[in-house]
Amino acid sequence: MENRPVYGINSVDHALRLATILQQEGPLRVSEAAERLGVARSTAHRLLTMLVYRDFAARDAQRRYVAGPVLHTPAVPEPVAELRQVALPHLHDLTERTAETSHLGVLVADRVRFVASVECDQVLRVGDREGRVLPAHLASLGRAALATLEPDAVRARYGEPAPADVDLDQLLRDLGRVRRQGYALNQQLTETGLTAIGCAVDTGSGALRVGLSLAMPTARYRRDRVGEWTRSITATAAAISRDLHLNAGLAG
Amino acid sequence: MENRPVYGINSVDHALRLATILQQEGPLRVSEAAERLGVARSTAHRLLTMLVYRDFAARDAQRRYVAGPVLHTPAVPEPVAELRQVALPHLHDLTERTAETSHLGVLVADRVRFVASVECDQVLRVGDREGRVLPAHLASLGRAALATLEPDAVRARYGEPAPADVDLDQLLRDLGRVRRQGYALNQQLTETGLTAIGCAVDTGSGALRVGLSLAMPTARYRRDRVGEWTRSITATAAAISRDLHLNAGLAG
DNA sequence: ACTTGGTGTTCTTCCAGGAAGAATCCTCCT
DNA sequence: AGGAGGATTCTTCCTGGAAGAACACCAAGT
Repeated sequence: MENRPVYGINSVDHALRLATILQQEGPLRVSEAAERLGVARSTAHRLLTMLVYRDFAARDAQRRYVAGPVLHTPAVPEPVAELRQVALPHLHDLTERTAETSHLGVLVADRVRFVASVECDQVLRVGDREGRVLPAHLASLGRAALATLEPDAVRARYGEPAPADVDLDQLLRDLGRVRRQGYALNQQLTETGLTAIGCAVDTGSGALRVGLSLAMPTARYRRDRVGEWTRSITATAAAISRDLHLNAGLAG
Repeated sequence: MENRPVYGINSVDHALRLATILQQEGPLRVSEAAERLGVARSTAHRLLTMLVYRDFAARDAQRRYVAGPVLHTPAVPEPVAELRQVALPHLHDLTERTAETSHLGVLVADRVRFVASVECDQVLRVGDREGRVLPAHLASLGRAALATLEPDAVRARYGEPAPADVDLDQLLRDLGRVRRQGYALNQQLTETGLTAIGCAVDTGSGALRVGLSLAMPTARYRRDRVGEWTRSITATAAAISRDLHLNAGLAG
């Protein structure tokens, strides 16, 4: 292990050590954290609330502190700065044409991380989800990205046994349907009153599985508009894919 | 997202935001980090060196900062406090009987996290590795834990394409041999002059794949002692496994 | 119902540490 | 060799991080 930096920052050190203890050992109470770090209980409490605030910690059912979403989810498989840069203009166009919020997300293990969002202008709208991490099978763009994987790869991402709330056999059947119809639908799976329709984006990279979606209040969802929305999102996905390949060509 | 805590800690907030930017977006230079956070370059530099020190960041080949091991590796699948508590006395016994350092590790995706270590008393010895995270296929206890998985599960953990330094077909053949002979050997794969011999620990939990190992300077490795070491580590693994099941029985 | 002990949370105070800016060092390109 | 840009180190100052006190909450025991 490296030596401690000459101009180290104590408060940062406490926070990062605490985060690793949570990641490695599991639930911790405030007083235990204070003991482990050698700080006062009030200090430990402040550190823990900062970790919760920035998603490095969460509270379990017994209100103890556990590793949070940031520590549960590995980094994206490849840097997404270029993907964002290429995709954002297309998401702007998509949001303008459909008057609904659009999102882009990257599959990370069995979760999906939202890496770009464009909000629509309507007063009632789905907000920016950038930075959020959700179970992949619940989000439409997550389901769309999962559908690009072989069934065994999906099974392995969820592990064995899979989480209690996941029926893997049913999910795989659903993903088959997503592949056939070319889009995935999330009817209020992630949040009451929110509906999203998503499809996969071909990045040309086996490591980077990406989906995009239109999200809207369920009140604005119309069965007879699904065709139109599907055409819009798949055209956007194709445009992003084309520009990514163009960039790869120029860089190559 | 939650509101900022009333008694928030600014320096901690900067550090955690920086860590999430690295995890989400990829390589960043010091001056870019300063810009993103709205702090001076010297401040950004101090924050980044703290993140590197505690394994939340690393430097890439162009010396830019990227997400580090802590952010690449999800939390262990289950809290390991009990596993540690149960295992440590057995690791003490093993180290005493063999006069070599012993380790316990948990598989996390394609890596293995060292969660308990007992150092031997010899002047030349392998040090404590607790908290370290290594590619699973390089560590003997990682290979032993991988060998408890089905081949497709191994493939999926490494992803497609696998990292350039991993020959998955060869690794799967090696894991077959590990299963047959009951132990894995690491001949200086993780560090020059270090040899380790490991085996799996049956935790009774499909989610928690665990291995243990004896590690020694290569100078003390003896082919004719492998049988003795193998018996020692598998007896220790069986004892840990028995005590875990006993605890599960008492808790149930 | 009351008491006790332990833990979590909030608030205040003080001084040491975090932040910026300057200076220096390093690397890459011309 | 020189210049530009970025990284790193050092110093100074003032403000924010840390502790301690006080309070709140909860569970267990009587």
